[in-house]
Amino acid sequence: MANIKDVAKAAGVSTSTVSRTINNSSSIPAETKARITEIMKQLNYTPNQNAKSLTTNKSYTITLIVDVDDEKSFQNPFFYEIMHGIEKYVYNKEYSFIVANLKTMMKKQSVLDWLIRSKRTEGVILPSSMLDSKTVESLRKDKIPFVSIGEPIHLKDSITWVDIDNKRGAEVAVYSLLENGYKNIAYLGYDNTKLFNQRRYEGYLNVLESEKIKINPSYIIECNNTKDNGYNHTKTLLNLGNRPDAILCADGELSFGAIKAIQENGLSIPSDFGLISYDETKIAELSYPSISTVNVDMFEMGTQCAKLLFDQIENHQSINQGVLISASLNKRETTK
Amino acid sequence: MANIKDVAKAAGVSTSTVSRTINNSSSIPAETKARITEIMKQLNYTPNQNAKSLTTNKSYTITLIVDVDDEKSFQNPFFYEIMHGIEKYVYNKEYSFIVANLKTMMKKQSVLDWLIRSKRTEGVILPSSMLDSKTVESLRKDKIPFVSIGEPIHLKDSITWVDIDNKRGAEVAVYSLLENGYKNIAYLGYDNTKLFNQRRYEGYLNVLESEKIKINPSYIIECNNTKDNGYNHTKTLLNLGNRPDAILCADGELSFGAIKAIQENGLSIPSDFGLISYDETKIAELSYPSISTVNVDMFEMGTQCAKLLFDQIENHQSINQGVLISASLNKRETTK
DNA sequence: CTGAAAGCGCTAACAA
DNA sequence: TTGTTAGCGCTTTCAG
Repeated sequence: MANIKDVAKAAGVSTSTVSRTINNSSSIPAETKARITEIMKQLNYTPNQNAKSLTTNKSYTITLIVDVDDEKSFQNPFFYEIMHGIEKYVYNKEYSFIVANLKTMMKKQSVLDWLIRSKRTEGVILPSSMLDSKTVESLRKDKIPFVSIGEPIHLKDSITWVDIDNKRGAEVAVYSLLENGYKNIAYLGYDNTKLFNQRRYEGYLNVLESEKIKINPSYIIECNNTKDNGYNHTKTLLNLGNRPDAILCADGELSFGAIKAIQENGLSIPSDFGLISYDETKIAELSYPSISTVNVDMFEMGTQCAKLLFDQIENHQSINQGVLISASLNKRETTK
Repeated sequence: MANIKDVAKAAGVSTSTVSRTINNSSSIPAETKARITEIMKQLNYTPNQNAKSLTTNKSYTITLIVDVDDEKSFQNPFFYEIMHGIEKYVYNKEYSFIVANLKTMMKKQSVLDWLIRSKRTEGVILPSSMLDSKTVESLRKDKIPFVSIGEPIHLKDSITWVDIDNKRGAEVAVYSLLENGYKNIAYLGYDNTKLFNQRRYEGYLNVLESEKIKINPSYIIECNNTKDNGYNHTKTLLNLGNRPDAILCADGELSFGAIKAIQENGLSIPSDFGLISYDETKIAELSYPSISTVNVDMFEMGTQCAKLLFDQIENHQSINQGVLISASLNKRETTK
């Protein structure tokens, strides 16, 4: 395979000139550049990245850390689309894109540490769930740019993160239900251990308050995200003296159980009862009836993560910030 | 950051000795090795991968190519678990793991080409769907080891691939239905454009033949994988003079429609009617009733891909082979 | 605008 | 068993 010397020789110039051409230095006249570029093409030359990385001390590579609790499944079903958003942005920058699981150990250190110290990565994107203060400190010490997927919680340091605008998403959903004539909206699946869930809950409360609607505590169901919980708690809701006529499901799987319960009670969806959930499109469409959802654009989330990371990598200095991706309502068959 | 010279100096040896220690050369006495290792630890030394890659002309990195048709979703819902299987194996080898989308172009060449020519990758795992003979040829020319995810089709070259044993999976499913007293089993969702689907179909036919069961052509429904198709064609099946009493769904989404149709006909599942599908666990469990499925271990598939790739990387020479991952039945509520 | 030359951190003959 | 030394292919001062 041709190297920079071969190109230099063929072009009758020095390797410096070729190097400057590769890096598009302004000191080389366009004409010379064109000629050298042509020769590179003829020789089928591609710069050796390892050599470049060694001299510049940069890996031109960024890393996505994933969180795998058990061996069989990743935690976040949306992760794939986030990945794709990142991937696209990264390759546009002519960087490459590593994926690693934080739990993996390399020579008794975490992969992350290994990747950084061996100069394999210049920046890291990782879920807020793994950003404890120890990790933040270590990242800071190594001066490695990073971006959190999801607004971090319990973290005193100021960091850069990207999240879905869960609060606004809930607001849009509740407003839409009200506008379509639903009056008594329950919130199914409150879970104060999850920040995204709290934000959705805030949005729900927010709208009721601005619309001067009395908040009915028995409409607010605390449980985690399983279809059985959805089913059982919806049954309870429907047995209430003043039963609700709509539900905002805080998370996806609840909605399958809820729909089942509503149908068993002889209520018809969406005429008697409305439901909005958060979920993946594919799953929402599989249900009968298909589920109206708050749409979360995970591809965009990935793109933003990558963008904020490169802001840090390129500017070397950049202010920490939080970015919220707006969430829109995707109306399907569970709402009027 | 400490480099190999610093370690050598601190240990009072040459860099070669340190290098040999790093690479665990047998010529260094255990004692010396231990001493040097200790010093590396003290200095918090990690070898610079770029330097190593430059000298050895190896990137210690492998690549997974993904197929993204539209920007919003990856094609294969299982891909994530495959990825994880690969990731785990790769880091065990102290390699790192790049992900890239074949559609991405780098300086007017494909990412794959770019990754290879710039020495960023030593091996590639990619879906059979992108393995046209041009790609194979180019991979072969660059002498880059590769493994196909999925048995390739329309390919004259012999290559290494890993796939789910779809045929055997279907056989297990059909046998299980027969053993549980279902007599007339329909095959819903035949699609001859997809090899995995053909294999499932072969398995279905196989069992019927060995059990001397007459094949009823009207039980074999050709359609692609949507819930509406599942619903409509199941309706048709149920209106047949001698209607089936069980369905093998060739693909996941069909089953949601099929179940709906069966229930609407007043048949109860699983006592009157049985159903087995192929699908992701999570989705199968979301359904009412939860769906019995042929279980496909995508994590294992990823592991095998990585293993076969490293066989080639390490042995430099290795025979092409196809590996089938066995598929087992996961009984849920749609079968007795 | 261009070239010579040093060097990034490591490995691997070759020599001892 | 260990050290010396010459690169790997590129970038980047510094000089011209």
